[in-house]
Amino acid sequence: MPRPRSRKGAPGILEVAKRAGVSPATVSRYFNDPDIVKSPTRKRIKEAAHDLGYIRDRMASAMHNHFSGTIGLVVPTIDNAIFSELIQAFSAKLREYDRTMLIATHNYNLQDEVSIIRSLLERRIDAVAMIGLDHERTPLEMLASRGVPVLAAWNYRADSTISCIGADNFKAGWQVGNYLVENGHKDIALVFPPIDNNDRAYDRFNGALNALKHSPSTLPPNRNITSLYDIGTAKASVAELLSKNRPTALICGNDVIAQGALFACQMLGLRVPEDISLIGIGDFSGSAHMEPGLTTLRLPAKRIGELAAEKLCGKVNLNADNQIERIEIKTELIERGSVRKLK
Amino acid sequence: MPRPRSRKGAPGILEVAKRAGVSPATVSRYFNDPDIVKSPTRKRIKEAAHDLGYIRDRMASAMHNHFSGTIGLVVPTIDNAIFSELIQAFSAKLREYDRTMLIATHNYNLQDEVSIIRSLLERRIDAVAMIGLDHERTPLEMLASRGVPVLAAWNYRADSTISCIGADNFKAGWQVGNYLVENGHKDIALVFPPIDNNDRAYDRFNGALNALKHSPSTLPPNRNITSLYDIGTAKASVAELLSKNRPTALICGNDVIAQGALFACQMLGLRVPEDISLIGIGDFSGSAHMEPGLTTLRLPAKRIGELAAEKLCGKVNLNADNQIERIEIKTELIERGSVRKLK
DNA sequence: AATAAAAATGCAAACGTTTTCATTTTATAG
DNA sequence: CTATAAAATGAAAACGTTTGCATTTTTATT
Repeated sequence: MPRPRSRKGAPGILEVAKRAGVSPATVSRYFNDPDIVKSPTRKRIKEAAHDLGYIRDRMASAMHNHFSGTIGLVVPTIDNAIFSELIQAFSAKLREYDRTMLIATHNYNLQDEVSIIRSLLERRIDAVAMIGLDHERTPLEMLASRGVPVLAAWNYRADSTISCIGADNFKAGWQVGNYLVENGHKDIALVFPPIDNNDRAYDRFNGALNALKHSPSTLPPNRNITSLYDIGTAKASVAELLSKNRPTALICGNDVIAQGALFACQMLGLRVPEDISLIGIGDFSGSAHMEPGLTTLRLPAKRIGELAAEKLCGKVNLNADNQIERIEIKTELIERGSVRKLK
Repeated sequence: MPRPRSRKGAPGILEVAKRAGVSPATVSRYFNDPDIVKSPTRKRIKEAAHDLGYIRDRMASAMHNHFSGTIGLVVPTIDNAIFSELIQAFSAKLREYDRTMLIATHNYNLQDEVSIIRSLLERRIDAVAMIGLDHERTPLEMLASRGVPVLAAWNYRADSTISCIGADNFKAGWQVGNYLVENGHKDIALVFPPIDNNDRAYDRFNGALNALKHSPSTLPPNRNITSLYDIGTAKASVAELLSKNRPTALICGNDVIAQGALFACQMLGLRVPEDISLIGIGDFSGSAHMEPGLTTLRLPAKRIGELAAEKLCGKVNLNADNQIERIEIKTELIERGSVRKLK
């Protein structure tokens, strides 16, 4: 196994220094804080670096100051409208701060988080954002012991044990449930993903139940449908339910499920909202433009992503102030055409 | 500006060595190639590392062998079903190789690529995959001069100047166009995004034109519709076209556009495929489950992402063999319910 | 059992920066 | 114009690993 040395003598700080006729120290200073080097020197270094095509080595510099300029993001999955808007916003905001994003997914497999966090830590991330509030103890401890700031994005809880920024998902569930109740719906089914490994879904589910004045035990099994966050399975589960018997409305765990539900209705020849009402959570791209437009609860994913990035970039330089910060992002119920007003 | 030292004496290789009663060199060897250290020693090191909660510092090690274990991915945008499947697959496969993904987006702004590539290079990525074949010269040169393998994913061209893996988008466009022609359609409109900064769309567009025996000049303006890759604008553009006059079929630049088109039809009360036929490209998640199911050309995004990751992980260890490798991924026309057979 | 060859380990010099401390240059004041 | 303070620069020691070379231990061979 011959060890290849790929870097064909790419110029380093020393070459730049030599060409500019200054010491390496000065070149380093120029890149980290240009103002402390005199204007003419600055210019010479700038030219030398440009001529040589110099690119700094953040890894070498990270050895000293322990900042890599890289921020981690851990999401259940990228391949899902749910998070892609957040990821995009997070990434774009990071770039404004001259940081880059190291991203990893665990497919709703929380145990994977320890190997993921280890892997990110090996790359010396400056901070990390994770989706949701439920996490294993180990990865959290690994991060804490190294003083790496953590932020839970997406879900908000007033009693969270780590900093968080997101919407109150219990409230969110309650809001959509209540909206249906207020509009006169009495026979309502819930279509949710498995809620054990998913604090967001768990909170929403319980919020909705609360608005319907139900408890898990009083909810009839045929009003409690399970579906993955996936249009196909949602369509299938909902079609199965509706072909048997029909509630007046469906609360969908998120918009993906709601979209699947809408297609199920179309497939069965049911009119929305005349024959059945549908409400989602999330307001993903596309929901607005379906026919009928999907009534849903807007979770400002972009805002959450941007704010998370900003917070994290800020925290990195703060001295490990272990204060927990919680930011609740407001949701907004968007009335479109998929819910019928019964009164 | 007080400089914080976040790393509260996290244990290094030296601490592990001391605790295991061996030299640092041996510990290093243990982590890089466990087999060359004797079994009992191996065990002692393993325990010591575990007890101390040691996490290797890839940055320090990257200073020697110049491999960071990080692979770059440059995409136009994450927030789009188009690429999220590819990104997900790429990322998952990378994790199998114990690599992580540094991802950056440029929003179809090719000029941004130079600052993106610089940023990735500063983090010493081992290799990089970029969407599409069109790129500025500068970033390509920066990569080449540092011997960083590049791979263009998504689009395939037999004459590409860099390695590529993807579908032949000209063929793809031709296939959907030809399918419509073979089914007796004569009055066909094209709905595509701007094709100047987007080689995939450019190729598809020209392929479709070719199948229709049209040239850009013989295609009537009202059969050449522009729309972004966005359900809302697609719906609007298509609705505008259809409210005036009606071709028998629409070729959509990708499935997102096709989805928007379907909603436009539903909004206008047009039946698909009875009143108008729709065909997409991509087969994104969801397309299969719409009503009617979208007839489209399947581009195996997952396969492309996985293969790209594998190729790149492989290449990293290869000596800069500057051979261009091109892999064409086969597409597949999926007949669902959105195209009417006129003959 | 002695020797040669192979395997395992240790020592110390890298890797490309940053940073402390010391030194030189420049600006400010008397 | 000197004395002093401030600003700019340089020299060299870090940072946490890896690796070539030297040394010790083990294994295989006779």
